[in-house]
Amino acid sequence: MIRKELVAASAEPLVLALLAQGESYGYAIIQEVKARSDGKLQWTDGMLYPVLHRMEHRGLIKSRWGESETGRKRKYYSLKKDGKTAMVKHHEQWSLVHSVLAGLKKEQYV
Amino acid sequence: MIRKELVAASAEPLVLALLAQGESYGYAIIQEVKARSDGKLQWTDGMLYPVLHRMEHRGLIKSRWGESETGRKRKYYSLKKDGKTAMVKHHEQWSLVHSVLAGLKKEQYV
DNA sequence: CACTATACATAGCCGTGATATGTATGTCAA
DNA sequence: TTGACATACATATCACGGCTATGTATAGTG
Repeated sequence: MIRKELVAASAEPLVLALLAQGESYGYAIIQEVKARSDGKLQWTDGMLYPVLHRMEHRGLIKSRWGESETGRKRKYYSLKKDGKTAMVKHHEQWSLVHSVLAGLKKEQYV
Repeated sequence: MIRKELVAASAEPLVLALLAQGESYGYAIIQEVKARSDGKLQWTDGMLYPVLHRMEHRGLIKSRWGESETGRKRKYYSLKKDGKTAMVKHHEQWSLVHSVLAGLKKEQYV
C-alpha cells in the first residue's frame, strides 16, 4: 500500500494528467490509476469524489451528467483552462522534489 | 512555494536520504534541503522538529546531544536500521508514482 | 433471487504542515 | 553596550485531506 502522504501529493496531479487525455468519470479514474500503477495505487471512492468536488469548486475541472451505453448515470469530468495551468505547475514541483531525491540517492553510491 | 501535500510526501524520504549521508541536526537539515532545491523547498523548524521526533519515536532514527565548534548545543540525528529499510521503501513508492505521472505526461505529446 | 460490479455521495476520525510563540546563545556592527 | 541577526530546539493551535464506514441506486450474472 502506498503511503497516505504520497497518495495526497499525487492525487491532484494524476487526475489532471488523466483528464488531459480526455474526459472521464470517477469510477473509471480509479480503475485507470490502478491499471497504470500495476495495482499498487488503489484509490477508494471515498477519497476520489471529494478530490473531484474540490477541483471542480476551484475551477480546475468541470462536470456534466451523461449516460453509459447501458443507461447508467455517470458524471463526466473534463479539464478547464486553469486545470491545464495547474497541471504544469504540479509537474514542475514534482520534478523539483524528484530531482533532489534522485540526487541524494545517486550520492549514496559514490 | 511547494504544495503542502508534496512537502508532506517528501519530508520523511528527504530526511532519511540526507541522514544516509551521515549524521546531521535540525537546523542544518533545513539549510541543506533549501540549498539542494535551489531555495524552492523552504522547510520551517515548526514543521521539521515534529517530523524528527516522530521518526525517532518510530525507531527510524536516533539522536544524541552534541556541541558545535562554538559551544552551541545541537541534537544530532543518525539513521537506524529500520530507517534504511524505510528509505528503500519510500524510494520504491516514489518511483512508482513518478513513473505513472511521467508516463501520462509523455502520452500528452503522442 | 442473491451476489457482484458499477456509480456517486457524505460523515467522522486521525495525521500532518502552517503559523505563531517561547527559550536561549553566539556574532557583529553601531 | 546595545540592538539586530543567525543559530538552535521545542510546542500549541488550526486547517486541510485521506481513510473508513455508510448510504443510495442500478445493471449484469449465476
